[in-house]
Amino acid sequence: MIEILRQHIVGRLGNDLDNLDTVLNCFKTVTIDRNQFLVQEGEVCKYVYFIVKGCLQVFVYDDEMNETTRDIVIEGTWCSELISFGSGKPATENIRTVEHSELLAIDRQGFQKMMETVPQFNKVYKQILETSYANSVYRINTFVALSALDRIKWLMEFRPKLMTRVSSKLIASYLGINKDVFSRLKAKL
Amino acid sequence: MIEILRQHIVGRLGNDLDNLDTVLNCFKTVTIDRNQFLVQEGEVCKYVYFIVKGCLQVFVYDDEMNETTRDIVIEGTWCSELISFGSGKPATENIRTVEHSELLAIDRQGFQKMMETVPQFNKVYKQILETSYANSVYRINTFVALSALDRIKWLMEFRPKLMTRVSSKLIASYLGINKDVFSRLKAKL
DNA sequence: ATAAAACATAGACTTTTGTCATCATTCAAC
DNA sequence: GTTGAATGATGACAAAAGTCTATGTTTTAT
Repeated sequence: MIEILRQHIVGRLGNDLDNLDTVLNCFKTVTIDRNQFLVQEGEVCKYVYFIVKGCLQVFVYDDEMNETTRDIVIEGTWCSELISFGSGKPATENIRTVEHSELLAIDRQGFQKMMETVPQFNKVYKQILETSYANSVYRINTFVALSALDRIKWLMEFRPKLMTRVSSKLIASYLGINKDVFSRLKAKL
Repeated sequence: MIEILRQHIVGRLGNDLDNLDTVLNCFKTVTIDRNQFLVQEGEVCKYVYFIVKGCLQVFVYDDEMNETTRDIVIEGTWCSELISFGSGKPATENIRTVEHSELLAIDRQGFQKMMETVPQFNKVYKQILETSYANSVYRINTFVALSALDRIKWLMEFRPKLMTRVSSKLIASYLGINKDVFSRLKAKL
């Protein structure tokens, strides 16, 4: 399982990393069922997760307990409530498994150690943060002005796997449209 | 003008900063008319701006040249196309003055120097990035599921000054709703 | 294997949002 | 200050999105 992460890191930072194994030992394996919370609003997010296998939903509740999904994340990527993880303040979002998942988790202490051990890792937090920020900006700029139909077309173009992998309900909450509307419009494509 | 920035910095990083004046000298004063572009999509964003006075619009164009505004920023805050500034890659957003504005601009070189000169400034870029990210996350979570009316109520609660300060057209593009709809709904409140 | 729960689709209907045309008003450039 | 352009409000209508109900299907837990 750690091998997947090794490949991910080597693919990004190159093959000439000293102490990579030391770093990889900072991660602990998490095997977890579907529909389990990894982070809950109001609690501090203690880990950054690397998804080896599975799928996570990052979302908030509105006052009627409807879910709005900010992101759906699958294997091969990082996931965390970064602001909470970095600051130690309570999280403002929830993270839950959508499927049975296999994760690698690193806590703050391990993260620190990682940055001290492998110099190149100094940039990892910054990189994750920058990527997350860029994604958010993109999502705002893309979605705010799009119609429901165009949002669905966007999904099919840029995240086609999600269409078949996760429930319509989840996708609808990600796209910010009603699930019935999603079902109707999808049929017309 | 520099005094405003000095107060902003002292208010955040404390009063015991060595070499603060050296740092402040890295900024250059920019006085600029309304409707002038500071950053254009496709060009590299070379500066981070501190807004001493005035108002900036951060936005993108869709394929019909309609504007979608991601942020409206006023005096006392930082503004830049951070991803481009940090990476040197072309900007994906435009930044334009909404009013005649007075800005303090620092380029990458100055930014580097700033970080070397005043140790605490090492965290400034990270702080700006984290704040920007948090704002984006908040905006996604807040807006995606809100109706046009609720978006207007949100604006009146959290950014009331904008309502009287900038044009309805601009606000509507920020809220992601049609300007006529904005006008109608506003009248009903 | 089975029962219960969750999910997906569809139709009828309501509400919200968008579009367009018009007119009065405000604002900015000269 | 005057004038032309941009802005803002409003009514009539069209289109899009949301709600609710019903029904059949798929999943999940046991």
